[in-house]
Amino acid sequence: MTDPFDLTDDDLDAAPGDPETPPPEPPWLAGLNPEQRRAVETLDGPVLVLSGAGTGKTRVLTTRIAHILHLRRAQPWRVLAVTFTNRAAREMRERLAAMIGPVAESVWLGTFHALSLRMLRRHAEKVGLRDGFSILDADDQLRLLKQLMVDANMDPKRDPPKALMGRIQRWKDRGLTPDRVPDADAREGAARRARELYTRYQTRLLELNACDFGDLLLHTLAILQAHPDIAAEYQRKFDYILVDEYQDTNVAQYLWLRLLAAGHRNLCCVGDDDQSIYSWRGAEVGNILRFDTDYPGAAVVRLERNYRSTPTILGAAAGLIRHNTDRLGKDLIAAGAAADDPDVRKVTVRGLWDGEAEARWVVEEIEALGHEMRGSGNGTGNAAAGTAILVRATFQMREFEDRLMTCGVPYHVIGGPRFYERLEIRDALAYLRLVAQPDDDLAFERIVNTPKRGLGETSLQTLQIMARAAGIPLLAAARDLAASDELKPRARTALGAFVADVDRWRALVGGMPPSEVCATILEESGYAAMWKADKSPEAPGRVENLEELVGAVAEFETLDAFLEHIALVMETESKGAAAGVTLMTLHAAKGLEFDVVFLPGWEEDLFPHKRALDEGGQASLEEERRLAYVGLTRARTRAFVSFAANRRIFNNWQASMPSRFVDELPDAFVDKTSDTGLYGAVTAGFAEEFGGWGTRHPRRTLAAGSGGSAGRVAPGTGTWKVRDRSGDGQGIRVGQRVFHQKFGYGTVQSAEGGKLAVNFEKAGRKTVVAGFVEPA
DNA sequence: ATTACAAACATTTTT
DNA sequence: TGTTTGTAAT
Repeated sequence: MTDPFDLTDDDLDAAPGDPETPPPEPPWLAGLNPEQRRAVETLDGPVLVLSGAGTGKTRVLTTRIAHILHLRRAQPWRVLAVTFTNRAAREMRERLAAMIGPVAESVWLGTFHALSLRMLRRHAEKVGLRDGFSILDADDQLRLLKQLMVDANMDPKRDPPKALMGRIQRWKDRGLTPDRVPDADAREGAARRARELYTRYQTRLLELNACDFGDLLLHTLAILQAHPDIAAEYQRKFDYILVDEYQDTNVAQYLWLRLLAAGHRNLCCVGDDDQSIYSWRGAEVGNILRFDTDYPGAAVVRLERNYRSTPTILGAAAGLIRHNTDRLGKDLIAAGAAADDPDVRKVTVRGLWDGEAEARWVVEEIEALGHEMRGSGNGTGNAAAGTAILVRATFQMREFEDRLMTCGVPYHVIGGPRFYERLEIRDALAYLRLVAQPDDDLAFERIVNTPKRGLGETSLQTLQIMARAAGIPLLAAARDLAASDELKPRARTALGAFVADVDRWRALVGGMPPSEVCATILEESGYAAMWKADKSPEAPGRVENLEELVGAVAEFETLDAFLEHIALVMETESKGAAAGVTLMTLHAAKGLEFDVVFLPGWEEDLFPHKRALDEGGQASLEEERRLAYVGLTRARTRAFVSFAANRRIFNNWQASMPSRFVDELPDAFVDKTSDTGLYGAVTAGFAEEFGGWGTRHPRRTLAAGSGGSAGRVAPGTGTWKVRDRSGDGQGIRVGQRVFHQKFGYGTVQSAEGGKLAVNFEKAGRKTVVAGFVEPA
């Protein structure tokens, strides 16, 4: 297979094809609506396509590329199309190939990271990396950082490595090398220490001839900035640049694009500010918000015709997202069913007693819909699945899994630990890496004593000191050490044998297919045997995974090719469509669509998540709201929102209030009182039995018009029935004995913001909403 | 060097 | 509640 990214044999300065005879209008333009057509046909200069959910974003991107090529405005290899995920890149390439055939292979199409890596491989020496540098994954990064912390005598209690790593990554997201981190960002103690550590970290990476994900962009950026000749070369190479999911770009990516587009400014960015949900990973919504300031004269195209969802779903979503202030402002128009279509159902909103009841209800609804549940992929990559349950946090998944399993409803979970992140796979990969790259110290450390070879702390310490003193890789040091008599005989023999093994395996590379090399290593190292002998319940699965790994290696010609691939693509290609209900986080659902979507857990403190609010305030609230918006707009025909009054989190019960987002859904599009009357009955039951929702969020007041008359269902408005407990459990004092329906009798320990901490006699200490208890 | 137990902690995670 | 992480004991 030819490498579509290989620059080396391209003619960087090839002239664009001559536009002699414009071919007849191709069929693909005909199917576009006027806005899409404008987005496709506005070829020159900067273009921003604001593409709302379900408005045909990918279609516009692929058609635009096809159009450019069709008009001979550029050769395929002079078009650069950037995505965030491998999935998006794959989908785009497939759809492009369907339009224009195999020539689609030549387009420079890939993720920011994959494309950066191609450039970086060519110019690695400019940033101090040598040929064949390796790419660390999250696990390696953290282990490296921890080592550096130990060296620097830092206390992991005071500075959690993960937090420090996070800071470093955020700096990298902003395109900041250690020397460029502003003092203002490193004033406070932890930040100052993080910056120092950042410097050491980068130094150590170069020593290891390695870089992390962030570096792929950062180094490339540094090269383009420091070497105008190289920058100019790429600026001339690409005639047209297209970017997907522009709202998710971070500063480094923004600068990367700006540099590459600096010449002709033929930059087309597609995105939706309302779907920006990754700011916590460094994404800057600001990039899309100020596109036309950055690129004066930019054409802005709004795609607002939604081909996915019903008018009610869109209406509900629009009502919600209207509460955000920092928006470019788009309104989705349903292109499908009319608003008065009797088949169009409102969004169902349902309150339930607890998480378990919620799960039960959701699965009942799924069964009642009797929906023909198809898998999550339909071949074209445009995911069209049956039903999905979208949760805010992964811990919510369990309850649904339990219930689905009990009811025998087929389901699958998306997300969770990925194949290449599993322990046994990472270990196996470390073997392969060490064989392919003798100076990969991190790989060496990982597996010297896995399986156990009797090489402990002390032996390895000796080895580390020796390697560092001599400035050589650990494997080389191990070879020397095994030949000396510094170690105890037992350790020396073990180390010698290990080095000999690695040498022997390396000799195999090239002589036999990489999958056989892999299998041999796993056998001879005793690693496979280690898991086969393991009696723990997960061991058989691990053995299977190892076999699967050997199968995955078989897809590649060389070991290096395989290792390079997995460094960038941390997932195995999904094999066929998984059946049944899809269970995943809201974040994972972006870009997908389903006939029916369930959105459970719409409760204050869970969604919007308390921690997000604590950390990021108003901006985070808006991001949470966008997440809710993304969730709703995944649905084609039906959406179900639910919340529970009580939720067990980490073994203790938390009383919870409906999310403010529930109130923000416009009544006109929402069924808070279902037509069977069930919903109303349950609410009434709640009110009756448990004192109603009692207190709303302390910082919120009831919807206008019902504030003074809580306790009454305003006719036709669907307002929640609320019983006024004369304000936030007034009259309940600390030390008072109270009664709670679920927990029984207890004593109030503290009261704050309408919530009480109560020490229950049977149930222990819980936090409950004041409205749920009564004086005993 | 390895095992065992307790203590801490638990949003989201495209590459 | 389940997992992961660190320490203590063998």
